[in-house]
Amino acid sequence: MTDIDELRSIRAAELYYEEDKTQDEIGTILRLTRWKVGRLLAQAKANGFIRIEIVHPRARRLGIERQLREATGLTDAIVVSTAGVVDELDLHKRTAQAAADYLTALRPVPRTLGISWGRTLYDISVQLKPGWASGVNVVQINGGVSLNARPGTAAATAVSIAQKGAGQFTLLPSPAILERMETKQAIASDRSVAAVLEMGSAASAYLFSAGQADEDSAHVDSGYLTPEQVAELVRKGAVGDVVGRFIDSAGQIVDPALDERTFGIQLEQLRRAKTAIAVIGGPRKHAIARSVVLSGLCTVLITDEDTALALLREP
Amino acid sequence: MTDIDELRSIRAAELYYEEDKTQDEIGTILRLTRWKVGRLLAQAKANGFIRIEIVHPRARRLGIERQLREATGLTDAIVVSTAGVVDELDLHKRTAQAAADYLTALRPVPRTLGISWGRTLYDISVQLKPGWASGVNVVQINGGVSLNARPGTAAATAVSIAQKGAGQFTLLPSPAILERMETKQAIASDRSVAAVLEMGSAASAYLFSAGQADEDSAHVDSGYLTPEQVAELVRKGAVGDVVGRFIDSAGQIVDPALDERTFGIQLEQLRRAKTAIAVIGGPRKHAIARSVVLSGLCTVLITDEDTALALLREP
DNA sequence: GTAGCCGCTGCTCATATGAGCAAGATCTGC
DNA sequence: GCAGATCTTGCTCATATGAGCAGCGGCTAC
Repeated sequence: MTDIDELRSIRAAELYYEEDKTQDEIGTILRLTRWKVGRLLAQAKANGFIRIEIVHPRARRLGIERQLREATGLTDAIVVSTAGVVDELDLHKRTAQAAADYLTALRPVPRTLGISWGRTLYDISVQLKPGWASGVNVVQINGGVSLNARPGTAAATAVSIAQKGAGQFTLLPSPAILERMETKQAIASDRSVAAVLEMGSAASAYLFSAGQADEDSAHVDSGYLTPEQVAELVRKGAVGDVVGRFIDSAGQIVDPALDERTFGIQLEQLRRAKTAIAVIGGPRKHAIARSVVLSGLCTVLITDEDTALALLREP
Repeated sequence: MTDIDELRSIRAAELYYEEDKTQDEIGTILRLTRWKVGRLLAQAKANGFIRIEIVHPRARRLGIERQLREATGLTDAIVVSTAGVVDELDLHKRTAQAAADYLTALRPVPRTLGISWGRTLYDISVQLKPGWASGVNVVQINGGVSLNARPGTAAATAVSIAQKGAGQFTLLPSPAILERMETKQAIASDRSVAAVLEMGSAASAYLFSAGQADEDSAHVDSGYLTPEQVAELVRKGAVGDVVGRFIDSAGQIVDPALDERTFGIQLEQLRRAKTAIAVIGGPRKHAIARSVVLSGLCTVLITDEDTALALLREP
């Protein structure tokens, strides 16, 4: 496009988008035919001079969603817009809202829903509307008896999701990580506990988040790991954890011994699942989000625009 | 609008603006009639959920220009968009470009153009294209023999504008501020100098900028005033200077004694002018821009979006 | 209960817009 | 300088969209 036409296309765009003039009127003003004006506007769009943003907490980025699906083979991708986000709390709320919306619209409605726990899952449970389902069995898929912070949020999350969905809940009565492998085996061999794990393994859908591997990890807050232990995991390549299990950028368990002491379903269960919804958002979770998606841990990713774009930058 | 319609309007907007679907197609997807979709889109617009920005260095904000004209009675207002501005240099370049464009398109073409000097005027002289006018007499309207920094830019500005406009230039051979009033009167009484001032007073159009009153003032850089003297002017109410003369927020001379020693045309000449184009942009110049506009020093203001909005906030 | 009112819906019709095409303008290589 | 190629222009025609209006449904005030 010539320089003069570029300038004209900007003048035309101003009149069209800002002043709500018709292309014909613009033609009169700029002394051009209305067809020329139409072409200038098309060029302005094609050159990316026209930026249209939907500014709303529930706005999504459908184009990025499509790109994500195509680049990764995900069944579905939900990408919430970051336009107008004020802080990270706002971003988390938007992502949780999107997850709640997705879950509500999910067909077929899952009979049994396996869930992890954490801030993200808790947020989702808050955003869900009563009546989002009619009779859904919610089952925890990883240990979640919190040691330090906010005792009971793991349980509260499951309870809330189940109650709002007019269904039952089944808790996994175990810590996330046991100190000794013998203890873990003892718990696992308990019939009632084994039954819960079995139910979790047979869930018709999974909803889980993931944590980044750093000193702010939920495992540190909950007292399962020390910051030093996390640092050691990072040294071994950990980018974050999924249902309590720390993985590297290829989705491999980084510390098999630790993993043996971690209580919950196996990652392979998620990889085999027909519906595994990962909700992972926020600037610190770009690496773990990539690992989860690329190693096939989820069939559906719900995330924010920035994380999605980071993922697309190198697929 | 109900909550459910608000959400629908966002979904519709995504499909319309991001996915380029027709309202009819969106109707099929969302199970609505195409008329309902049209109404939802109209509501999304009305609620301000749709933000359209023209991202281009030469983009203007016509809506703000109109508001400025209506609020202030200016003959003309040019407001450059700040969308996509990377730094203040970029902003200055955009403003200067807009001024050059305005000058080039100005009708009737001024026979004699009175100009001030400074970074802004220099930038404009650079942006002007050779042949912007055919035979324009450029005359300096305030003293500008720089003492310290970049000697000769004042002269270079006038020369460049005149040469690119295929015309003549007339310099005002005097410092901006004289140390003693006697010196000023002596210079003023010189026939050739008086002739220049007279030509300046009779110019058919004026193009000038304004400086903010702070330690970064061009008067400090040029060595005419010390930072302490400027601080004293600020204490007296100065918000900036126009053609070298410091004024308060009401457009009044703040220090008559200093003003007596300042060389150039009187502010009243600008206020009486039929075409007085002020080019004032940048975050530090909000106060002086307001004073210039409200005290009638210009008939045309060329500025940036942020400055214009600050001006509109309290008219 | 019901008459009157208000707002939403689905329509008709006029207008605005984009696709496609033929003719003219401009460029390129020899 | 000119033949062919390519790009641009102004058009026709099909489609998308917005304005305006009649009818329906739900709500309020007696």
